[in-house]
Amino acid sequence: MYRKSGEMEWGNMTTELQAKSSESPATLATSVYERLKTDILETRLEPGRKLQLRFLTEHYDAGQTPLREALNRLTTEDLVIGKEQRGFFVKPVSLEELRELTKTRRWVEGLALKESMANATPEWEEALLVAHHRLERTPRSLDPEKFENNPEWERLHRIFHALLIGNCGSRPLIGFCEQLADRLQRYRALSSRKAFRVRNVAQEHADILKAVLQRDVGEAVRLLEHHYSQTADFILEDLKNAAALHGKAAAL
Amino acid sequence: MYRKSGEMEWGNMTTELQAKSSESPATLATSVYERLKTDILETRLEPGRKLQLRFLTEHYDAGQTPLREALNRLTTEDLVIGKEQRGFFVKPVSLEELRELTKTRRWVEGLALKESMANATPEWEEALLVAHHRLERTPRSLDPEKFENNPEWERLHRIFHALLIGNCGSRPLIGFCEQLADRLQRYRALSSRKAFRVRNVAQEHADILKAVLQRDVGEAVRLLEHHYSQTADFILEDLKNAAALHGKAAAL
DNA sequence: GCAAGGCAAAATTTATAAATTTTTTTTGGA
DNA sequence: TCCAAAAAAAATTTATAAATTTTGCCTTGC
Repeated sequence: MYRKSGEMEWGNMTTELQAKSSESPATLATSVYERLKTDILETRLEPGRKLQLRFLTEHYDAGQTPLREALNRLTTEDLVIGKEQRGFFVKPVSLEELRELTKTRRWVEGLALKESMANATPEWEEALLVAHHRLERTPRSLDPEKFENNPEWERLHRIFHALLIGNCGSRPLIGFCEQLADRLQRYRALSSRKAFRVRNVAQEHADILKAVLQRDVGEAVRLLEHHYSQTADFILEDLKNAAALHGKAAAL
Repeated sequence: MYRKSGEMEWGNMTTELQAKSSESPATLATSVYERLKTDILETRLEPGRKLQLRFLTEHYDAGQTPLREALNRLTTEDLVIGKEQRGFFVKPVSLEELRELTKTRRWVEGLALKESMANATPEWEEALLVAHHRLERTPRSLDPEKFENNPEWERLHRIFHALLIGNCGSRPLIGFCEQLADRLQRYRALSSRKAFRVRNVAQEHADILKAVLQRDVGEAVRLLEHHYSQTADFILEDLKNAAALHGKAAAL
């Protein structure tokens, strides 16, 4: 992995994630990599779109070399598809991939949560409690009337989930879970019914926390897996509708 | 992921792996990537070594851009460490990482094997049988007297293990397992007692196959996990000895 | 006299610009 | 309408330039 100059060691999750966003990267390639990645994850660069260097150099204000490096990194993460001699494309989405990613996430995060709980320490449990508290008191939508995505909620949501599995004792596994989270984030962004109003996500989080603090491994894992299934089901429903409305059935 | 022009779809594993090696890649960057990767995995480029562009351009006969792209891909796979503004290094090894990778591989491949068996089909079981047969009749060492690594055995060994988990129905999970296998291969290459003469690896493979064909999930998973533990224990022992002999204790 | 700090030169990494190769599109003819 | 050749566009690679880090030497202070 790339290491920026002053990056800190494995420690306080909150601090680490906060630092990442504020810290200005040392090289253009890394800066472009991060901007490209968020643009892809938030589907400002829509799935399947061709990423022409000409367009990218203008839009990201960088030369070909740093862009090429960024694209090559994203290629290994399967967010960008590089076809030899014919350029780069944003990885297309598909119902099939959504199902596969969700299934995998359930398996792997279930495993990771089980191990996290096996290694439970007071510090970890307290960090989880705090993360949940912060998430709980942050509004899901910026506008109480109609849904408007709140980036702060998204950030805290991710931290909470990362913390759940972050005590499992395997950095490779944590990295894999992060990658799955990235790849799934695109589908959430795509879903128009982003608020999930009919569903009480907050309650699900609270239930998971409760089971973890009660050291009930079976229940915690069951709830977490159910949480991901629910999310995927709502998105699946949404995407199918969207596809039907816009006649994009073939694309999915 | 990168896709070469005529790459085939998910299908016959043996054919796929064979094709990969024979097919000439379309771009220099990909060619360099593959050569660099094997040189790192077989520790011809030793852990911790600085990868200077000057050296690399001469040794791999390519310009800076394709090399830089290759290094950036390897960086995402955690086989190369890129320090901003100060170059690239082969990822160092450590007993700690070996333990972490092994632990993770046991968890994840155990999971994947369970799912593979849940999806068992006659075709899959027959492919497994054939892969094991081929592995069994290939000598571990090219020289019957003293150990000399047989690349064909290595290839067939990898195919057998890949096939075990290859029916799990999750391409992301399979990819993650491949990455773990890559990162562990370096440790096996480093171990001087490569032959594992005191241990009957062939018998372990046969036992795993038997349990799989008998549809005994618990036993198969147990044997596979044990197999990886054994391997790691031998390598750990070896590396500790090597470290003690050469006074490299600090490096590990 | 020796160590610490700082300045300047050298080496190295990073980025831009230009050249080359490959693919795609267009055009003209059968 | 289909095929082939030429032109255009785009991707890949090399070459050149800029920025950063490292190294060595010199000065300064103890």
